[in-house]
Amino acid sequence: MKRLTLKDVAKMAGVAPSTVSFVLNGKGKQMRIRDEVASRIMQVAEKSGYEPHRMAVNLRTGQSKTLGLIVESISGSFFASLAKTIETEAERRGYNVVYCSTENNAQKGGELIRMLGRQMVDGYLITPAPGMEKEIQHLVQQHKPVVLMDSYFPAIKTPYVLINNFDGVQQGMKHLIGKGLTKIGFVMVDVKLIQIEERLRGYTTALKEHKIPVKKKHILQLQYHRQREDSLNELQSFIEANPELDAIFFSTNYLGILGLEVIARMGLKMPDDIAVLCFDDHDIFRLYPPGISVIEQPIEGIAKTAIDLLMHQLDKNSGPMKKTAVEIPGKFILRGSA
Amino acid sequence: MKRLTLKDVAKMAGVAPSTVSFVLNGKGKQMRIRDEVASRIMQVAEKSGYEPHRMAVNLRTGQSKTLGLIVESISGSFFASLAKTIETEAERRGYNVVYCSTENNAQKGGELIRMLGRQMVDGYLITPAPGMEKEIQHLVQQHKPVVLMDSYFPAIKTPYVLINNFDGVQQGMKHLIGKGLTKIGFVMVDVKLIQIEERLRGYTTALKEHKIPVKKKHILQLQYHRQREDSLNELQSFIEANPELDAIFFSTNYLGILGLEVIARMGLKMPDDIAVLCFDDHDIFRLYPPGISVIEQPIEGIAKTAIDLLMHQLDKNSGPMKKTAVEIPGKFILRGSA
DNA sequence: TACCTGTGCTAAATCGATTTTGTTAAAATT
DNA sequence: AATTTTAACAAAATCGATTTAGCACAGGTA
Repeated sequence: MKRLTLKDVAKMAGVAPSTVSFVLNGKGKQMRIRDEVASRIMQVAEKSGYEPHRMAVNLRTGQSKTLGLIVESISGSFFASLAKTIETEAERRGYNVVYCSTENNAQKGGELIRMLGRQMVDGYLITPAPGMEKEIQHLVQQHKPVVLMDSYFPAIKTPYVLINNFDGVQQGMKHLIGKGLTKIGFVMVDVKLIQIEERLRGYTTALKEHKIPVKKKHILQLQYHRQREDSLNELQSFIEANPELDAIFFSTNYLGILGLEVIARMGLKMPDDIAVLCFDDHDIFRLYPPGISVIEQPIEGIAKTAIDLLMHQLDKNSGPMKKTAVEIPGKFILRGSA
Repeated sequence: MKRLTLKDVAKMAGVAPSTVSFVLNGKGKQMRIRDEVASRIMQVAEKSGYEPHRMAVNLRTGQSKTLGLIVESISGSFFASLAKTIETEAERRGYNVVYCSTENNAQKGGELIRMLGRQMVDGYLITPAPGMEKEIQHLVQQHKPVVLMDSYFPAIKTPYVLINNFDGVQQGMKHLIGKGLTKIGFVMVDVKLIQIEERLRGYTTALKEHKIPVKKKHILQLQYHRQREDSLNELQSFIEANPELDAIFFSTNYLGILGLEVIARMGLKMPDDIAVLCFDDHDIFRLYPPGISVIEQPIEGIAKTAIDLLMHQLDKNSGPMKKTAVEIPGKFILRGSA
């Protein structure tokens, strides 16, 4: 029971292999194959269940019809939703996706990109981590199609799509301030990523706009790579050192989860002892009493836009980009914690 | 800046392409290539950074060096851990992995398998869902390498690996009974899957062994496809209808999470009002106060064993399987809820 | 009549590897 | 000295498609 090849189909239809190829690839008209012959070929191909050999096509055309998706962590709901949407969108367009996670391993990013290169992906979808800038730059210089998601490097000229971080934080801050809360803490990580900076800018701007003084000691910058326990302790010290705080804004869901643990440990009650707001939703936040209010990322929108941008690059005959930088607004979800 | 081909390397080394191929594939000795020439070729290949063209290799050898991993849901921590381990293990062996999720779509399973077939994966790792039996049977009959994980179909003769469900539940039940709890409820879904039945058997057996009567009304079978809200209500009715219950055993983490929500809604306190135990861990269970005790799946062990079993099938020259059915014990993790 | 121009397809080159078969010179054997 | 073996590699076939170039024939034109 061997594989059915194009040659077999040709023999069955009584024509040359090239003719079959033309017809099956929709170039029948262009190659002046008679409709009669064309439809015969189609029928034969259909009922014999012929499927072209992927590898052969790839080898000949030089296109693998595969996209590489590189994310920080393959766990995590952000990736899950992202992957789901991207996979279905890609499939709709005849592409499939290979996933890779850097797993917060700074120098693993580069390896991954090279590995994908070896596997000849046609394009890259990347959520950039701090250590990957050089490798990404390299790809872009080689004119490989690349779209960044969730963050970007100002120095790299390639399309990106992400949530409007500034606006998202603003939405949340306005809610807090609207409830009369003014002593608002902000917890962030110390990595130099544009989205983190934007979130901080959202925080300070919102305060300033409402004439609330920005106090440095209300901003906690946790180190990125730390023992979980160390981070918890630092967070607890921060809250204890600022007993006047009536709300805390966590700038990532990872931080928010740490926050929940500390708040539980300290026996504080949300939202009365302290209101909590978090950037980026998480399964836990829906469930954890009294429900954690969040800024939800428009993941589906990000994924769809990213694929669009990537496909645009893959289409050689499509004009230049109109928009190369897309920001999609996030959605404020009110739950019990703020 | 074109791709470096084997021919280029050959030219640079002053030999024929075939010679290069032999050397790079470790067949130099066998083909009696002089060490001198071989090492020259190696050097050239090394410093020119030559990488063989995957598709060309695949076409020629007929092996895609790709495994297909089919899971129920690409979200979910089970998949996340599974995928991570499988990917690294596969990579270690020179394989890469494409993922697919059936997303609880009964008839999507078949399509997926066909889709992977088209892409010519060398082998399949599958967590079987109810609707996929026929397609899997088909694969096995075609002598495609297949390993099932997490569950299996008794009728299909292909290796599988999963947690020892019976024993896992027993561990949990013994703990509950050891604490003097005897009115223990059991919540399950009504799908006919072997692992669910095994868990139920663990429950009833544990009760019988301790001379505790098994009451039908203490067992709730939720319908698989239901609106989330409906399931919540049914669960709540179940608890209200059995106020004597002092513990509930949830047979999957999805059910456990629903349980948490209902218990919170009803204002019950764990573990005093009701003790809770769940099969299969989840991020939330670590965090959710007071911590939910669980039977943890040995996911890493499952993944590693599965890959081993699959690789064994892929090795044509390896003897027949010794063990084709593997059960790995789960681990009881005590937290605050029971 | 000799010369184009389309039509409708087929033959052959190509992609980049692997693998089988050939080739040549030196060494070994008869 | 003639023949066989062996070492050491080169040449060519192959995997299964796509694509370019080519070929035969009918009809139209100079």
